Amino acid sequence: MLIFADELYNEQEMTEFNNFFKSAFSVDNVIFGFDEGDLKVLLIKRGAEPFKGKWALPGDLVYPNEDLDAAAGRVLEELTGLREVYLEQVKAFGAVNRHPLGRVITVAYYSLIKINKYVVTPASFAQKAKWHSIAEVNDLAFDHNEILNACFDRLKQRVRTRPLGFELLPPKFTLTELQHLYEAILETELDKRNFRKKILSMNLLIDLDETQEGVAHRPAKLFEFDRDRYEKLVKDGFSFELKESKRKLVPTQS
Amino acid sequence: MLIFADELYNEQEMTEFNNFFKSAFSVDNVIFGFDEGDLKVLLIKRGAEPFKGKWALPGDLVYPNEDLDAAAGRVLEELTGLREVYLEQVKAFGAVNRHPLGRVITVAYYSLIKINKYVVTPASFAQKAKWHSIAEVNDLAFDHNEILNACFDRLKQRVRTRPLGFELLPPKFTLTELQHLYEAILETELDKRNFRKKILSMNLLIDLDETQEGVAHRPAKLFEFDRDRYEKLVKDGFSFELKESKRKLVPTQS
DNA sequence: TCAAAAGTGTTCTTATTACACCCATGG
DNA sequence: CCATGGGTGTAATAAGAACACTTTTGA
Repeated sequence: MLIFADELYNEQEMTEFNNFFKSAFSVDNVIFGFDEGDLKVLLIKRGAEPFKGKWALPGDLVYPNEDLDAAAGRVLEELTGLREVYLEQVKAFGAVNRHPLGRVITVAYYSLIKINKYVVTPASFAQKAKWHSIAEVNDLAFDHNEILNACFDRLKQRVRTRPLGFELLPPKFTLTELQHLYEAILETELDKRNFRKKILSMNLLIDLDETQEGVAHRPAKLFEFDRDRYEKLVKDGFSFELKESKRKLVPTQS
Repeated sequence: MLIFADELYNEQEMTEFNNFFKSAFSVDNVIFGFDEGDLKVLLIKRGAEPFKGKWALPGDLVYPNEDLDAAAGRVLEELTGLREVYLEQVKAFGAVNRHPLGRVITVAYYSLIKINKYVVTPASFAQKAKWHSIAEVNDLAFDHNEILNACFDRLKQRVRTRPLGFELLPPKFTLTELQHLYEAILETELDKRNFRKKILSMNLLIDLDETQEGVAHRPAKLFEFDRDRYEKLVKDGFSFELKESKRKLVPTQS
């Protein structure tokens, strides 16, 4: 059963809690998804004080016999039903006053899921969990904005040097979908021809010889990410690299 | 007074300790220095069980009213007397059994210091703290090898996109010293001419019109890092970038 | 005069950028 | 037949890699 990490700390429970903890640690999970050309985050509406009614990152206290990574995986699984998804720790947040009711250090993770696989959440959460476009997230509970930003920054960085994007797409995708994904994550626009040239030159996509159906325009070809080949290439020293097109700004000599 | 984080947990103290903590958190600090062309880490020899006599990273429990970052800064200052040095959090380590005597989650930091500024440690540590060449570090206490590796990896990554190297050098340095620093961190060899061309083209070094003295060869020019200029350039969108010379390995078509 | 490290340019190759038109489909 | 997004190539520029000899000093 998932406990909302920060909800344990309402006033009644706090005194009792103090007998066991001078401090506690939790995990918070930034769950990313991609849909309709938009990067999204799964948030939970808080049902208790503090920050009652505010949106927050899903999280929980870490159980005494649970590894940190396992706790993050559990939070994800209990909320989405998904296992074996990409999950990465970003960093710990430990300001003294980050939690109004006690000393709680939290460790931030992000995960990447295929949003269409995300089955309706169990009844208890059905009304509480909701996808938010990353651009439209505002004032979250606790220091969760800061945590979200740190995770988003990490994702931006990672996606340029590892083929993580594919974790967010369905198994079969078009090149335009892939490009839009990168544009959403990197918050930039990419040149269509240059993007295709570059990504295809890596030989990491399998052309499925299938096309989209039922679209009101020329149907696009479908591709699949070739994970085996990627792993083989990495062993031989290959490095995935997809740069953000950097604005040219020639620094003038002093 | 610095407490060695993990030493608090000897058997006598553990029972009493349990009354207050089900769990505890600590910080561990990988303190990097650069000397004699070698990247070094400052380690402490453990004086108590567990791991008595082994080398370990300096660390401490986080005080109840202390921010995480402040705890890492304190550990550094108590050991070296230095303040206001580069300090960056890397990640949290929270495996259930990482500490043999209890549940302790630790947050890893690294810091970069100018090794010649490192004054002799206070008497209590004088015999315990010692610089180790990074290549010669072996079997450390706890999971400290893993922590060291994570911090070293982070440093490698950072040093390519931010001018952190200068934190490890004295204010005045030669281009060869700078090159050797990069070679030590990136664990690679760099081409002298290409390195100089690249670093000088950034216009971030001030030529001091001074030269080395008393060396048995042609004396090198001394340079200084221009921090103000760097910050100005960053504001205008400049990005420091110094790539590891990547081995060319053309991936053959499937 | 020797040893040791400093300093210096050019050519070749590869990667990145900028850019515009025709194509296939559904409505 | 129109609207919509799919698909394609080339030329110009910039960045990176490879490479060897002369200079200055102290011993």
